[in-house]
Amino acid sequence: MGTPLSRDPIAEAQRNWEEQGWGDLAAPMAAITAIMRTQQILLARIESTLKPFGLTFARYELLALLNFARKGALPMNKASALLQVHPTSVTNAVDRLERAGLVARSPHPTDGRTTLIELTAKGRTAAKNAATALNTEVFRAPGFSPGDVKDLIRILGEFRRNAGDFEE
Amino acid sequence: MGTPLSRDPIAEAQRNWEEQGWGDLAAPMAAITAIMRTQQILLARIESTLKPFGLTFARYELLALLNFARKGALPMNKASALLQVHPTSVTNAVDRLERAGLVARSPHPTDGRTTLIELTAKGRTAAKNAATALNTEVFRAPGFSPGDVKDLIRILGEFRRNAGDFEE
DNA sequence: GCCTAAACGTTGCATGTCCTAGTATATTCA
DNA sequence: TGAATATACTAGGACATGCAACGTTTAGGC
Repeated sequence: MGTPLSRDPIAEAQRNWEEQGWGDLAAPMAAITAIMRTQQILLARIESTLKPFGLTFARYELLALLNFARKGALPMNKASALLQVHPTSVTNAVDRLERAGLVARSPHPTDGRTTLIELTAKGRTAAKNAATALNTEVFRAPGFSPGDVKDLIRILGEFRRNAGDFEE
Repeated sequence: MGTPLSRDPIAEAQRNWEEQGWGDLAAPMAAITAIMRTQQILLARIESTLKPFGLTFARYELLALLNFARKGALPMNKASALLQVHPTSVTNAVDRLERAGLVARSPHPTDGRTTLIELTAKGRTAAKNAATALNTEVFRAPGFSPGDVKDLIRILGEFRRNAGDFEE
């Protein structure tokens, strides 16, 4: 997206914020901005790894979720809850995965409102291959030291719990 | 988007990964997934704070950048580089901000290729008001302890530098 | 049993992001 | 000087996300 900047734009913004008189809020602002940017970088790496498989991150996440489900099938609303995305996003992903022959929709046996999503054989293979690619190309050299990984899991885990993602 | 889950879905995925035989990659996977989810939560908070101002995060970022620029004006490509987004994203944001009367395009005095984006008086007011709202509603209680904020800034700063965002 | 309220999935709309291609202008170099 | 190359911005398309509204189906209160 461009050549490296000579200085960290987020650190610069933090200094600006402090000069503006928002001293104690400059650090949280910088941390949050850094999270946004880091997500952007990681997403780009993931998408580029998945591209050869004809998958996007959203679709891969759904495949991976189904792959771990005991029966390889889940109701739409369950997938929405576990992936923490809007139901319309799941509808969108399932539409495309179904068109690619990786998942199939089927009616729920007892509840007429819900739709089950099921992995096809082709979908299961794609899920495994994509997972292997992500492991070797992204997670093996994540750009964080093992100690930092541990810190991130703790810090972000607490954040997500406080934000109401889960209880424990 | 739903009620809290009984268990942390990311911790669960990490356990699944370990059972699958990807032991040492499970932690980086969990950390990266947690960053994705944290970004999603923070973005939702920010968007909801900016909504009353008729702004999105992308447009706010551009306003804030212009507000800190010495002359309140920047070339498009400079904005693209500093915000680390694709040039077409800047075009999109400027289109909408211009329609709302918050910024104005003007030709570069010497280089006929480049377009300058300039903050209008209305735009400067909007930038200040939106910044105040973000400070009080998001950054004042970010959901991270001061110590964790410090760790995040360091960890993510190193990551971004290694990823080629900036040199130093 | 019936009728209202709630849940589920889908569609339409708005937004943002990136990619590819195209047009216009600058710069480089033979 | 003139052609080839590089740069800046824009147009159109693919994709993901969320909100609001809708039709269908189920559940609860009377």
